[in-house]
Amino acid sequence: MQANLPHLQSTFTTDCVIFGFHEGALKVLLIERNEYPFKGWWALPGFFVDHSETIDDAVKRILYEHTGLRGIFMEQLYTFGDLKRHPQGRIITVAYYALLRLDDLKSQPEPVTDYARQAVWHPLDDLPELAFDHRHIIDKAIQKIRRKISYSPIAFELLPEKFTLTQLQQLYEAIWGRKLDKRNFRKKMLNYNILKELPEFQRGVSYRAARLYKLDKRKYAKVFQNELTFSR
Amino acid sequence: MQANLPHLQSTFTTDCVIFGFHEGALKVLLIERNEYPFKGWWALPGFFVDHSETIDDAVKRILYEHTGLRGIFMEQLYTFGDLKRHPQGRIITVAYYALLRLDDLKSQPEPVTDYARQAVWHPLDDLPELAFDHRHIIDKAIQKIRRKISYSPIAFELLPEKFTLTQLQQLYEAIWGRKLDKRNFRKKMLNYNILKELPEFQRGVSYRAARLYKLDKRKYAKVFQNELTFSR
DNA sequence: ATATAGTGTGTATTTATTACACTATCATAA
DNA sequence: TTATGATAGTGTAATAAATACACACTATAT
Repeated sequence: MQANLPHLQSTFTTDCVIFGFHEGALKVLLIERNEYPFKGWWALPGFFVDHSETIDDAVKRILYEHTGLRGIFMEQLYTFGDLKRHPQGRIITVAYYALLRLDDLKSQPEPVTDYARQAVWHPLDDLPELAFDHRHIIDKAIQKIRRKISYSPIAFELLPEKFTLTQLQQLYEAIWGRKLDKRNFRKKMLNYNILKELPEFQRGVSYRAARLYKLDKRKYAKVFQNELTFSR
Repeated sequence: MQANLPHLQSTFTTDCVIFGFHEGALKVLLIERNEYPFKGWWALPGFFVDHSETIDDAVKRILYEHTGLRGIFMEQLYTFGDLKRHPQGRIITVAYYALLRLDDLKSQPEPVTDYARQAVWHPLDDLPELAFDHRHIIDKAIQKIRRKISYSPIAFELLPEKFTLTQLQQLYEAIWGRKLDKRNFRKKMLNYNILKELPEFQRGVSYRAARLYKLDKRKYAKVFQNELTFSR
């Protein structure tokens, strides 16, 4: 059975849920598979893990192949091992998620690997049908970041280096799927004292210029112990 | 290389950190290995996962072999895949943790498998040197339950069905490694309204009888959304 | 009878969360 | 030039939660 597997280097794979945030919406990078099984289906980028590399390295490789970027924030999510998740037998997958600054990507081309016909950003609330159990994996990834943004500063991984408080709030709103109160959000965020006010402003299309902030990395770590919560 | 592996059914293993709570101390169940590699060393119970079983099933099997119990609370922890974690090559392990009511075990014998010479409860603050990266796995498991007891009622999995508030508090203190204020602890715990006061009391060795409580399972689920925190 | 070990209880203070509405600025269209 | 619309930015009062803190009671053992 294993002899049928393409690129047989291992009996397990890794898949990565790559999140991006653009224009107020959370998005996931999906590939159109160019190999069996599920040829032509949309799927998470992922592949068999080589015997000579760690799982982390395999994920970094996948991220680089699909974004041309290195040093992206990523974290292990869960290992899925259902008997029927893969048509070729019980092949487990170690799933990761990654958070990407979409603006970093603008100038970059989107490299395509030999096993993917194309890679496309899909808004989270409008996903196509997916190969394997990948829909399930994405759901688990969302649950994870929903919790995690309340006790660690991972949200900033999705924003450009300089961002407005409105952008930050929209990101929290997108991930939690509910509106927050602007004044309470700002009060709390600024109270954490991890943001540095910049002397710069950002102007939108037809509205007032907005103050830019950036994360103060010296104070970054402290937040890891706090829980951020917002009721509205 | 694979031909050297005992019980070759797969190229990955699962290991389980089994926690118990007894006499105010957190304990972990360790086995003394009776097979190479690390023969004679202390290690987490774990084994190769069969091609025909899910990872969850493999862990349940391990739990049953070592405790004689079924239906134990368990959850996946993390998948470890360092290149050097296993002397026989890059063999990944999907680690789980389980929470056990030690009093359930009293009448039960402790079954011993063919690959373990003995299984012994070790207090967490006094562990022997361990095989593979098992010390690292245990550390990660502790971090996990430290966080998790503050937003989900998993702590009750470590207590007998009927318990006193003092026992509950001692458990939180053992997991967090710090003392809590008795009055504040009780106030908060009872406010969550998930405990049912029983008409029974428990008497200790030389002290006043203490009120027994049990978890009210109807209200159990609500707590999953709350965060429990205690400063002292 | 006395010492010991553990149970159970209340209040005041501080801090965090929540609810809520208007003005200023800029860009655009009339 | 003026009006309109979209967005930025700001404060306070009410409520809820977290915190700090000490003593009296009971059962048992000596």
